[in-house]
Amino acid sequence: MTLSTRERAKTAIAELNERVTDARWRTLEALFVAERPLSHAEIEAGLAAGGAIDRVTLYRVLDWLVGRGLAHKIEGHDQAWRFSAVGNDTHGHAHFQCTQCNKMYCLTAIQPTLVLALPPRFHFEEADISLRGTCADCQPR
Amino acid sequence: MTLSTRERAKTAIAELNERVTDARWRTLEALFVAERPLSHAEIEAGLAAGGAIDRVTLYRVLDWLVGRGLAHKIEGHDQAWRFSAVGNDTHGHAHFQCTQCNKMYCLTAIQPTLVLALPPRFHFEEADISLRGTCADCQPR
DNA sequence: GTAAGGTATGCAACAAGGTAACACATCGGA
DNA sequence: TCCGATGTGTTACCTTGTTGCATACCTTAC
Ligand SMILES: [Mn+2]
Ligand SMILES: [Mn+2]
Ligand SMILES: [Zn+2]
Ligand SMILES: [Zn+2]
Repeated sequence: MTLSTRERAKTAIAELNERVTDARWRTLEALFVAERPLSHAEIEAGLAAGGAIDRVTLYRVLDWLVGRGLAHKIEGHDQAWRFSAVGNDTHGHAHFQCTQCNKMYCLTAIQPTLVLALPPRFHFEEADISLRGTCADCQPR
Repeated sequence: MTLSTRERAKTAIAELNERVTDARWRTLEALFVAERPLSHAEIEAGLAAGGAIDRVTLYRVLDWLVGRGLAHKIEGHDQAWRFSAVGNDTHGHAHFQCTQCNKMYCLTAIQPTLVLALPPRFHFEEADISLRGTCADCQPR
């Protein structure tokens, strides 16, 4: 049988032997349900219906989820971070952000490989590939 | 004979038949002199010696330079834009930002080529490749 | 069950980057 | 020299994100 997103969220947290608080599972569920990486503001808006989570708590929960490996944190072109559930969004792909509506999308079709040279004594940690343009929703006609 | 960075800045603006104001040529000169993309704050600090330019004016001038094709605007991992003179920084390369000191560097050695597929009705405009790690200045020992 | 400690939350205040509104200055052409 | 367009300075504001601190909540030990 298949678990609800709610149960998936709760068990994902419980499996880490961490406290399954409302703020945590509700936030994680929001990311499971989302079909694209969401900003703090988008998540807050989405959660508002079932009772708002405090702004600061949400920032803290999001960072906690990232720290626990349950979520990814991706840069947006509008200077706001996006978050996605790790289940939905396995690392290694590029992201696309619409310059009209600012929505972000994962480009999972192709896994790009980068060939780059760093100057001496530079140490690599992470790389991001991000594209901009207009999304399907924002095309004229 | 070779022009001073000051003259280069002034003529670059004049060649566009635009007004060569102090704020403009001083800002552009600051970018010419810089050996890496600078944040608004870094530019402001650099200009302070020769008489401060108003914060808002500097934001406007930077966007103006970008709009005129004289500067590039690059995202930082610290939610602040970086600016570089187009003369110094021809497009098409990746950028590296140090997670310790937040300085940004251009990786001009290799010109990466991306192979990516967009979903239907998405329109591509621009792509960025950005790396993170620690720079030579920030290595232990 | 209760006490005690750690952990999570809420609230207020703050900081930084960036923008909007509007008045004033400056320029360049008629 | 006048006028309209463009550029600048000041203030006030917005958004994103953080810090400090008091309170609430669990969990475990007794
Ligand atoms: Mn993704
Ligand atoms: Mn560059
Ligand atoms: Zn769009
Ligand atoms: Zn560094």
